[in-house]
Amino acid sequence: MAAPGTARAIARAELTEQIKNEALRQLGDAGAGELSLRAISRELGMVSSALYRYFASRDDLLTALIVDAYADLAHALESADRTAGAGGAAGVRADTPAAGGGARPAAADPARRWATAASTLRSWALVQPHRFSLIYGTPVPGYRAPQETTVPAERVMLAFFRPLEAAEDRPLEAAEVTDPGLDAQLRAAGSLLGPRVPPARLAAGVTALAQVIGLVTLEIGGHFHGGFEPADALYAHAVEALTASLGLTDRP
Amino acid sequence: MAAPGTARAIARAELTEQIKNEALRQLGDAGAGELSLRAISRELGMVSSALYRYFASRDDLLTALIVDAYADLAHALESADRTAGAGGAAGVRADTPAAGGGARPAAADPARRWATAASTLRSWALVQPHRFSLIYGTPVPGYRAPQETTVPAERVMLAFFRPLEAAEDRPLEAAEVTDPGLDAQLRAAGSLLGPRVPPARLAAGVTALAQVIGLVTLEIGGHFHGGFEPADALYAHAVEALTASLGLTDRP
DNA sequence: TCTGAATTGTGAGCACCGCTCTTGTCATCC
DNA sequence: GGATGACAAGAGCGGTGCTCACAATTCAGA
Repeated sequence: MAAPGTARAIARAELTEQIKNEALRQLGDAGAGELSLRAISRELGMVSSALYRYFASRDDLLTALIVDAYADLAHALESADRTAGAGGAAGVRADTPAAGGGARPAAADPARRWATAASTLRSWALVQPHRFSLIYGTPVPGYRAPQETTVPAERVMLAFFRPLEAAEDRPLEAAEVTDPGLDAQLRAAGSLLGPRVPPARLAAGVTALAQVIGLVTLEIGGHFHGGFEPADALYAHAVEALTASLGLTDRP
Repeated sequence: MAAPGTARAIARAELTEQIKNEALRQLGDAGAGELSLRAISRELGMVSSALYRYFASRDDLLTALIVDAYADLAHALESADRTAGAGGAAGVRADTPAAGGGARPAAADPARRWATAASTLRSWALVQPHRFSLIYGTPVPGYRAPQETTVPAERVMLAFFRPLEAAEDRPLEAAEVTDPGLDAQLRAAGSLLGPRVPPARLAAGVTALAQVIGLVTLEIGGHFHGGFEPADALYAHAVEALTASLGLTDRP
């Protein structure tokens, strides 16, 4: 790798981006199974073997697209949360997402923040379903997600758990966690997702996120076809129920 | 097509089944993208072109596998429900799933039936994740599910909504459906899924099913890796919460 | 500034893929 | 017992991912 700034490095970064863009374009047309390196190179006016200077294999390219998709989704969720936070209850700006303690009543409504995350996820997925499928779709049997994907994947998770931290004091009607194994798993996961969130709310957060992903999966997969299409109302109804079950709403 | 019963027809049915079995085997090894007609024919000791006498194309074979997967899952759910129904509260047999009216207190516990469906779905999916992915995984962009798939798909849905019918009289704490559009969608869907189930419980049923599918999707996709694996306890916790939110438990 | 090394592009080639078409063989039905 | 249709076989087309030897280019250190 040449030092960044040289003409060669710039050209490399540029071409790498072009390759990924063209790959993304083809992915939207035909699905991950049809992604063709030869077609990409053809479109970019280069010989197919040259592409291997940038990505060692087709799987490598796909992995890069997965990492990008995670990062892009995480970015969308984070910036949406920042906007929702700014428009919150008392108009307090929340430019630093990981702000320190206190000032609870001044922070944006946690229910609103969570609902924003949920609707941002759906919007993002509906605009580019192939990228959503890349992340949450059919896994390749032998495929183990490389380390590079876990970090942006956590960013996505966090966007749904940060609002839970802001609701410490609200009562939660969710069932207590009785299974000691699950309790241990939740406490371990909680150290990453939200140390101050009790296990019961953490569990509710995981299942709520699963429901959101399930709904989007079903919608994108066409399983609502002829029944709940468009699914806007169903989704809104579900999100409302979820924020309530998470104990984020102000209603007691 | 020869008349059924002739040696030729029998041989044809036999070979068709062998092809699908071998395809399923390869699918488990490598994923839908790697399914190779040539490899199947090679394994079956025939020339590749001969395979086209049985399936017009690769997509045709995949569609057949999807239909089979739906049917198999539906069958698993239905027979599990029959077993759960037999072992229910008062030991009343429920050989005819679509039994007529009354005898409500004698029927099996609706919560138990729904939980059975949920755990059957997960077990089925974990044993053969490639078939689950075939149904609920990444959709092919241009692909429109053919008519043949809709009927078995409905059977799967029904397995999760029949228990709701058995809970008519139980109170439901789920939020009322306020959106008129959603209400219309629910009433239309209800004519198929359960005419006597009120819209609010129907909506809860759809989102509950989405959560179950989302959880299994995440588990199969390895998204719980390092956090909630094994996910048995998390799943059990979620199912318990869902049966409660569906108003199926006896507790008020 | 010049030169050796690293990087990138080229084109041929291998093994595989889905799918089509022609040819010859066989079971089935009138 | 033929005519007919289903069937297997094989060659072949255009496509794929990927490798390799080679030429061109760019960079970095003496």
